[in-house]
Amino acid sequence: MPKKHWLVKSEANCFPIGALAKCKNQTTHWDGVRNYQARNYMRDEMKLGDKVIFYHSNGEQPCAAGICEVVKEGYPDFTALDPEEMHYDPKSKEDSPTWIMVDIKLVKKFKREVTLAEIKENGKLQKMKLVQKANRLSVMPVTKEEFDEIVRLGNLSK
DNA sequence: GCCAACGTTGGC
DNA sequence: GCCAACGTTGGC
Repeated sequence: MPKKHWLVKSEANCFPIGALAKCKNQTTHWDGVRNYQARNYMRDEMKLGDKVIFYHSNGEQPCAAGICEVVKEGYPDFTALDPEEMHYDPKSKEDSPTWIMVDIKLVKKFKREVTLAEIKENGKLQKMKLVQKANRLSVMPVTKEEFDEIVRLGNLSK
């Protein structure tokens, strides 16, 4: 089974890549996804060792910020079960959880951020869901070619 | 802060 | 099952 490649979004002012870097083992559970399509990707397709682009949305500068790796495959998102949690979902039940998350570990922060503008200008990256209009998916697949191209841009010197 | 696009909800 | 209303996302 060849490895797949992904892009996950995090709000820059909520959980930037620097916050992940400070987590224990630089690993976190990717909770709070409340979109079925994104859920399905995490539940069915994200596998151990898959590489993930960490993308900052909603910030001053939307950009790809680094690379992560899946270190735990889909399991119930417990934050959906806890009424104290912001992402509590009363429809999700303990014995049949609606929402699923994975754990990701930081692999590498890019030397430089790869901005959305830069991605839009890059001929190799035009087919990414990210640059298609009004894409709101917070977890999406990317091709190996797209992944490699973003990594290449991210590792250029400033 | 604005607004377009999209997903979800709920009345019928 | 349709569809209007509403809430959310996310770029600008």
